[in-house]
Amino acid sequence: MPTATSNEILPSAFYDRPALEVAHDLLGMRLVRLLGNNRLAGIIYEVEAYQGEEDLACHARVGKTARNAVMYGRPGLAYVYFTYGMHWCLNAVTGPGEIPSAVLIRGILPVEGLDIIAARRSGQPKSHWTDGPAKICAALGIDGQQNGADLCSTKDGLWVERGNPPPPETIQHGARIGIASVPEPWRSLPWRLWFTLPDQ
DNA sequence: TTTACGATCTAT
DNA sequence: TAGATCGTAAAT
Repeated sequence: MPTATSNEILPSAFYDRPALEVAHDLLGMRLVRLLGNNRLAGIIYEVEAYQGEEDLACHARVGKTARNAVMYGRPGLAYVYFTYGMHWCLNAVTGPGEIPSAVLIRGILPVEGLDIIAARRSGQPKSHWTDGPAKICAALGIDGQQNGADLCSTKDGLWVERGNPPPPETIQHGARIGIASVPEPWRSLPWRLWFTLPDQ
């Protein structure tokens, strides 16, 4: 049985692979945020892969700009972007190598710092605390200041620890969300991955 | 400088 | 099902 309490931080090499592979392997891992003296964490259960300038759903489709520059950086950095005039979303930059790719973190199951998360998501039921990319950032206090943060170290207060990979038969996949105006085949590629947690 | 729209969320 | 709300990239 894999241990559920390991504090091993995923290294840069973990992210230096195609985004779809990294997305798959991030399922079951633990996203950790240090906010003041409080440790907040959740198990990643839904992700999406965005791979390179050729992927017309990827922010890198327009080439390198000030906004997406972090995606051209080292695998294992956080790419945090602002959207719809009010929301922040968190990605993990992936490889391989220089290819501007990332994995959008779309859903986590809160497991540490529940009181803080509840306060940050006041008014919402627990089931909706972190079931969307912008909700995760609101719950964990992630915004533009974390853009470019090193997910492979604790120095920026945001990292990912090794957890328990889900049983392969529980993993599902489908089209990515919110890209209706993107042409095929990109719109329908099954690059959103998720798994159903035992308790839900 | 103006315009159109978005890897979303919430209340209705 | 529509409104919120503003940075970004492309058009003017």
